[in-house]
Formats: sequence, structure tokens, C-alpha cells
Amino acid sequence: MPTTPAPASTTSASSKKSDSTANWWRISAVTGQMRHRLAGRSALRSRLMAKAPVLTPQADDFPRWYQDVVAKAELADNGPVRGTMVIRPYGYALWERMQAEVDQRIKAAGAQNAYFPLFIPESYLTREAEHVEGFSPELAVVTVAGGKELEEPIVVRPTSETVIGEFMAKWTQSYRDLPLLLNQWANVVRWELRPRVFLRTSEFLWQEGHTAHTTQADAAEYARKIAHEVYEDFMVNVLALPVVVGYKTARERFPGAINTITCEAMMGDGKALQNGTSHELGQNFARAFGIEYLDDGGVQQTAWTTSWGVSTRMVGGLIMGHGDDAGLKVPPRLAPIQCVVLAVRDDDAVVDRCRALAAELREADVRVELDVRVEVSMGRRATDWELKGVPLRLELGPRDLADESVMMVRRISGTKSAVPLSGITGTVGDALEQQQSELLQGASERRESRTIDCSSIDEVIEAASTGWARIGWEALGKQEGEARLAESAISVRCLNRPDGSLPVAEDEAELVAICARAY
RNA sequence: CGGGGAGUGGCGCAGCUUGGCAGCGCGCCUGCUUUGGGAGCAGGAGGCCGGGGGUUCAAAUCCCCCCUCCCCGACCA
Repeated sequence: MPTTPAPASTTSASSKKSDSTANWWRISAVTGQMRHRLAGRSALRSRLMAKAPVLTPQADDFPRWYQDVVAKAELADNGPVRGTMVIRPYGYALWERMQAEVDQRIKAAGAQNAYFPLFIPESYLTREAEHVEGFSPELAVVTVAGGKELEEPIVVRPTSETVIGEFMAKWTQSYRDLPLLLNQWANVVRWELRPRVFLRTSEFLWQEGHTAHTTQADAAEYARKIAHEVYEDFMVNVLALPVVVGYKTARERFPGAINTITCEAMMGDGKALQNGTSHELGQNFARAFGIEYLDDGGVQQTAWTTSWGVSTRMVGGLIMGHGDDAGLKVPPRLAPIQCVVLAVRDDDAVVDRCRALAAELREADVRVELDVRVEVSMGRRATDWELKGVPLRLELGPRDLADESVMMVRRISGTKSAVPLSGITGTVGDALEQQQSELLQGASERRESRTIDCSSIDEVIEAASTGWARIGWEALGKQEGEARLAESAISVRCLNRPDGSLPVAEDEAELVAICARAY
């Protein structure tokens, strides 16, 4: 049924009445035949023709829905230079929460924060052949500064392996200096041909970890530790996004790495998003930058390095992984605003009680927002918080006040119920945790139901039109099969063991390839 | 770079075929009435119609050149 937004002139006061809570705006779709039948029954008619949807429905046009969410939830704007973005306060609050959670886990994994420069001598990039080849098309290079032509061009960092390698070499003399575990929060620049806010912009924010170890085994173990204990743990337990942790194929891995571990998540349209990566760099960068040390026998050795990162792309993953036609759905553990307290009416007693309620929740460490903008209509405010994906709304009006209760609306499940004001902090805490698990469960179920076991390339292509395909790496035909899938814009997202776990080596027998279209 | 679209108040669009006062919806401002799911009414503010050249009494509209943006591919966190 085509969606026909009704002209505003046909709406009336009664249009705000609705018997459906979560999906009332969908009622705007009315066929010509229905309109004809309804002519004259004005109350019903105006109710059915209520309002145009707030967002383009996902089913109509998913990319458009995504852009609508970014705009209406006030997450970001496009910057003046093509491919750049302005992250607005609410979008940045989401990122800050991601940073806080990831940073805590990085530190628990033993790494320390530091900062390296934005500008990198061009000659550094060229020291590692695969690295420079992989990045040169995306580099922004400064050739003029201070009013004159530079003797050596300066590259705006696309990633910092090279500068950090240079300094790791300087700081590493003895095996006692290793492992060297560093991380930095920074912006990086990779000139993009087809930018999309949060998913692919020419400048983005990220965290890049860089470590050096005495043995290959130590480096490998650390790269896996980061993938599981930092990234997977954060994505599953905070973002509520189930991820498959696997190895990238040679075609998809980081330039200069000997292997890449990826965390792949399924988006609402069945496409895949690489949400974070952890690389073993072997001795490629250590050799290029001279990261060497004397071992306990006094012999000069070359170190083994890793690097790993997650970026503001995860905000895109959050939007597309959980959002629905009403907007964003933010998992409670991540949410910068977990609960909003709304005064339903312009009434001093109501407003005062709302303030007290918000204070009580804040006291109990709930991240709470008070909304007493009584000059703005109730429906409008409800819609706005829904767009922003705030997990819980507590709506308090005179009727609730009278029987010492409050209307609790859950964004994740879409349910609404009156709960007693006494013991509200416990009720809210329970509801938040419950919604956290519901969100993860919903995302997991969607991924399961949209992942299909395949045994031929044709089946993979079919499956990838709606979700993910699983096929034996051998059965796919390894690199040859991968190249054939590429012709249909399908990639091997990662290689896993048949039980879905991360292999120990990339050349294990019986690996399974997860294939999908990707962002 | 190849293929397809579009540039008109902050956002979304109509107007162009057939030249003739620059419009509509949302948003914004003021006032009143409202307030339990995007409020109503009244009154306002806001535009080098992407840029340059041409045709014409007259160009958003017709002609030529240029620029930009969006969508689909190759690259990518």
C-alpha cells in the first residue's frame, strides 16, 4: 500500500486522538478507495489521515530513513567540506558514552593513553610497502604551509602506525621495555569518494591502539584479547549488538597486517557493518621503523606489533542496528539519557513532583533528564524523546499524582504502564536492565533468522539480498569464490569456525565464510 | 572515473512544457486559546530561484558554458 501523507489542511483537532500507541503515525497510509468510503465520516477520516510519518519508513527507503534519524534525532549535520560531519551535542553524547566504556576496557587490558601528532612526514608512509599502497588513494597531503611550499609534504594521518612505530623504536631498547601498550583517542582523515554520516566520512574520530611485544605469540594473544575483552564485550554487553568475531580474508585485511580480526554486526536491513578491528602486524612495521630490543641473552631482536581501533562509525551501527520507524533505540547501559521525566500539564504540583522525581532518580545514579517544557505539547515531546531513543519515559500528570503513580513508557518494547511512585528507583532500574536484554535478544533473533546456510555461490547471492550467508570457505572456492561474489557487491565479512568462534589460525580446515553486502 | 537524478527562504517541495508581481507545507517570531501521543486560530519575519554569459520590452522559466550536490558501481573504520 503506497504511503500517502495527508495534506495538513485535512487534519483536525481530533487527529491527535489515537487508539494505537506505538504505531499511530502509520495510519497515514490511506488508499483512494478507503478515502471514498470514509467521505462524510469526518472524525474517523481525520483520525486515519492523521499525519505524515515523522521518518521515512525503513521499508520504503532504508538509507533515507537513516538520514532522517540523523537529522531528527539531532545527531549530526554535514560539514561545509564534502565528506565532513558536524557531530551535534546529542550525537556526541552517544560517542562520549562509547568512549568512556571502551576506554575503561582498554585500560583494564593494560594499555595507556598517549597522543601523537596529526601531521606525519610523507616519507614515513612509504616505508611499509603494503601500507602506503593501501592508503595512498585516500591521503590528504599538505604541500604548502606557513606561506611557502614545503620541502617534504606532510600527510594528515589516516592512521598512526608509522609515527607511533618511529617512537616505539626510540623507547624500546630492552626486552624489559616490552610489551609496550599504547592507545590514543584522535581524529583521522581518509579522503572518501562516497561519504555517509558516521559510516564513512573523510574525517572521523576513533581510538587507535598500538602495541609492541617480544614474541609473535604474545602479539597474537593481545590482538585477540582486545577483540574479545574490549570490543566484543562492549558491543554485546553495552551496545546490545551481537557481533561475529572472525578473521578477515587477505582481500579485506588492513594494509600491512598479517591478519585482521573483525567484529561484524548485522544492521536492520540485513547488511553487515564492520564495527571494529584488531590487527596482528607481524614484524612489518617493526622492521620498517626499527623497533628492536636486546633479549635476556643479549641478542638484538625485532619486536612484533599490533594495532586496533573502533570509531564514530559505531554510532552509525547503533542507529542501523537498533532503530525502528519511530527513531533511535539506545541501549540503557549506553544511553546518555536513560530516563526522561515529563510533566504532562502546566500545573505547579505536577511540575514540582517531576523535579523531585528526577532528583530522586539522579540520586540513584540514573542518567535522567527533566522535561517540564509545558509550553510544548505533550505529544510533541513524547515524539522527540522517542526519536532520540531514550529507553524510558516517566510521564506524570494530575491523574497520576492523584493515585501516587506515574506512566512508564518503554522505548525498546513499546509498552506503557502505570507504576507506583513509591519504589520508583527500583522499578526504573529493573526496567532499564530488562530493556537492555530485550534489545540484545531482539538483535540476536534478527541476525539468526536472517542468516542462511548455503552451499553454492548462487545461494549466497540470493541470501545476501536479505541478510547474511554462511558457506564453507572450501565450498565457496576460497579466493576465486570471493572474487566472484565481489562482482555482485558481496564480500566475505569474516572467516569463523563452524561453531561461530574465532579460529586460532587463518588456514584452519573447515572454516566458514560469512558473506554479505556491507556498509 | 563510468551510469542515473537534482539545484527555488532553515528543511521538504511546486512553479519551467506554453517567459509576465516568487509560491506551498513544515519550521521560526508575536498574541490569544490550548496541553494525557507531532495543538488551533490570527498576525508576522525570512529568497542574487547554484554561478556566468546570451535571447527578449520582460527570464526561476528559453539557449550556451561552468560549478555543486544526491543516488548506483570500483576504494574504505
